[in-house]
Amino acid sequence: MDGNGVRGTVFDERLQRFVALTEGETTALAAMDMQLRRFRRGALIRREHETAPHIFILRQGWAYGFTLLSDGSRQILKLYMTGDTIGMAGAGFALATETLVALTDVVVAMFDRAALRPLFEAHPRLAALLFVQGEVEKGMLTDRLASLGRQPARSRVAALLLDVAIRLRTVEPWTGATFTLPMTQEEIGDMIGLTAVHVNRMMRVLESDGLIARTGHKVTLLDEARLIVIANHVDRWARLDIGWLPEGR
Amino acid sequence: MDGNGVRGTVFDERLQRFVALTEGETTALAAMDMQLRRFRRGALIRREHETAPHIFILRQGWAYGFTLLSDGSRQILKLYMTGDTIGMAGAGFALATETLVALTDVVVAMFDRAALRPLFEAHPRLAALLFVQGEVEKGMLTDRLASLGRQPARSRVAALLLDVAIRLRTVEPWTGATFTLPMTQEEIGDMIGLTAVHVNRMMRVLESDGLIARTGHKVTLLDEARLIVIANHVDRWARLDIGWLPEGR
DNA sequence: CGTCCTCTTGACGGCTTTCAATAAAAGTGG
DNA sequence: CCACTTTTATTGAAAGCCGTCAAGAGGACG
Repeated sequence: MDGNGVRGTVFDERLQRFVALTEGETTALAAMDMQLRRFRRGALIRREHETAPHIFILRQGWAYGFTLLSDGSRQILKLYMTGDTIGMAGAGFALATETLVALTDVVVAMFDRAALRPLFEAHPRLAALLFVQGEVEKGMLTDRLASLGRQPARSRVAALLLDVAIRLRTVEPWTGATFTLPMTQEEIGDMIGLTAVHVNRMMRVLESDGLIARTGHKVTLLDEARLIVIANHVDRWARLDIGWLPEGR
Repeated sequence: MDGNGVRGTVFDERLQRFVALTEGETTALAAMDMQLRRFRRGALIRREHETAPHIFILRQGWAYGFTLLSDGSRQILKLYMTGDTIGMAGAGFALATETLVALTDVVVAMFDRAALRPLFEAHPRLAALLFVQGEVEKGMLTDRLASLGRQPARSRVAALLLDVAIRLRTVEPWTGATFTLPMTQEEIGDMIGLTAVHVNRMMRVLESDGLIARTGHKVTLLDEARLIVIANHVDRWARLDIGWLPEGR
């Protein structure tokens, strides 16, 4: 599935567009003890509050992480797609901060968080890349915060669809306006703070507004420019600037 | 204002409870070129989308960062208190991701993001601490996401009050149940996705429920245990575990 | 001492949820 | 591949939470 040997290893490959890894870095990444594991669609990968010594790289498929609230409702915290790093919170916490579920059949590579140590010690630029990756994720979280806090339901649905499409394009560059969204409307609702019923209504509104089309779980963005306005979308990746990084070793 | 020479320098001092910095680390931090700057209450510290080469340490006072949406509404992304790091997103982005405003009179220390480079190169454990700090902040953001997505207004207000009280205690350990919240109800609303009017109503509900008391901007948490339940609060700091860190140099 | 900002309260309206029922799709066992 | 079961999507009606609008009171600030 790749050409450069490290794609989807530890770093979002989008970051690798900005730096060419050295042989030393590539070797260090390749040397990490990765354990491959498969999960079926719907399978529970890890439960919240379990001990969480492992960090995952999603090699294939989709997954999501959620947290349960005391009233039984749940909030999906992040949607993971091929190449994403999962559970880096384990670098700071001993217990899992979210429950992980496979959205499609999935292949993950796991490594113990202790493997981060030699990386930080010998490869400052890789450490910095991990750090930057974290900052970008914080940016995406604050975008969602603004969406949940200040946007109406239709905008939130639009934002989710756009986000998925755009992220998908970095994984599968041939993705155009049409893609498959392997989530139920209930899961979409749990992601953007709505009920399944209202997600359904908003999708049909977007549809009748001529903004999207749907067939099963296939979605087509008919007017991406207008969706971007409605969703108040910002493309964080277009604004990356990591000129300060250390030299690669 | 401090005793150990590095407090409030680059790292959330809460992290420093878990590691004793070496002399080399302390020296490296002290050697950073920090520029002190003062702002008056209400002053604009930095505007969103401006070039943002600097990272700040809030040395004194409170501030917040917000983003404006296209409809003119705003979302406060984070509330900063003494000791907090501000604008670490600059490590990944050239342009500021939020507008910064001083909530009280404020003293900040600024340094260029380029100063991170020698830190990462020579002090892997400091790099790792920065990384962990970022992960903890991601955790706090996901907590707020769950709050905005899945909790009613009263719970969100309770969550904000609790969060402030608990964070304040790490800065001013003598803080008990009573503290001063230097925000208007409109700012509170912009933080938790409500209108000022509804914030007001919810505060009075909490008050008449015997959960809090208020006098001006002084708030007293009368029943913290019950507030924790209502807010679905988790104390992230109690669950820290950073046993994997590299040795200090 | 006047002006502006913030807090407070009531009435009303709208967006979203809840409840309920049916259709459509997906999964299961034979 | 079919019959059956379960999940998911869809739609309508009603209720509720929160927003909007408006007005007055209380404070902060110059």
